[in-house]
Amino acid sequence: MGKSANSDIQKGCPCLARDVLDRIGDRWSVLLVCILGEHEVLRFTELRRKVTGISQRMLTVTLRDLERDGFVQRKVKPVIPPHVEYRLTPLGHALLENMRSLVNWASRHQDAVRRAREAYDARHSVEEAG
Amino acid sequence: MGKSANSDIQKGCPCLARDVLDRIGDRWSVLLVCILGEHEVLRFTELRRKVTGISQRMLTVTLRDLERDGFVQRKVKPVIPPHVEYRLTPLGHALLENMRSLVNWASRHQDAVRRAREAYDARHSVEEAG
DNA sequence: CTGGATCCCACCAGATACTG
DNA sequence: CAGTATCTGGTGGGATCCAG
Repeated sequence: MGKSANSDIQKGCPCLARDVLDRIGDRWSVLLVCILGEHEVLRFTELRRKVTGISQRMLTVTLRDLERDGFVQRKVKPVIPPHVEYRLTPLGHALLENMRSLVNWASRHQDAVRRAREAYDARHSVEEAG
Repeated sequence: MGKSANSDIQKGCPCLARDVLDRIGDRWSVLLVCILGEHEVLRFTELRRKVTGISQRMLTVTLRDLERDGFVQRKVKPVIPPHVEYRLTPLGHALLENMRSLVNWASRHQDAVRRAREAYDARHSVEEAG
């Protein structure tokens, strides 16, 4: 199941724990965890409305992945019409905390990155024109 | 240039700074930053040897992205044969520090994730068989 | 030695249609 | 309401060949 070719690649870092890092690199996972962190409990359609732009499929898939990894708890109430609740697990909250500090750091530095890019692009459009 | 549809998506988190998060989600970027963090300065072929499994193309591309974002400095010595040095910038070192703490956290919790997955898979192979 | 340029495939996100 | 099933276009990334 999946791509588990991470065992021999980690020569540089002690352990990369791709399982977890992939979630953090995934746009929808980050969004969902953030939003679930703000609301304690949400239903499928509520999530769909809050995460602007996500497709129904990606919501399902991402939610399932997060559940599988133990970050999100999915509770089904067997009624008609169906009623399903999603909330963060304790592990999910821990992830959120860590994500937050990272996201904060990232946004504090995104200006530097933006400037670096402009400089780079400028440099390279010069050599292109020259 | 590129995909900049991140402006309206950040309703949940104050700011997602995808520019930076994408690097952390990218396997090769993480590896390169880690390795460059250990060696101060490395040449193209040295990097290629150290990052087991990377293709020549991905090394070039990833290096270029890291340079463009201001995390890596590329210094060319105009000699024959070409001699190119790569090293982390101060911003790159900052990224490394932050990445490290995240990677450490991730690896401390990857067992929990692994167990969650096994539990999930067990649950779902049951319903499948039942 | 350090890449640039191409070809090409495998995989994934997005849209659509259908179901309990 | 909360999904599943299916099709498809775009793209990330490996392999390969070429060049300064």
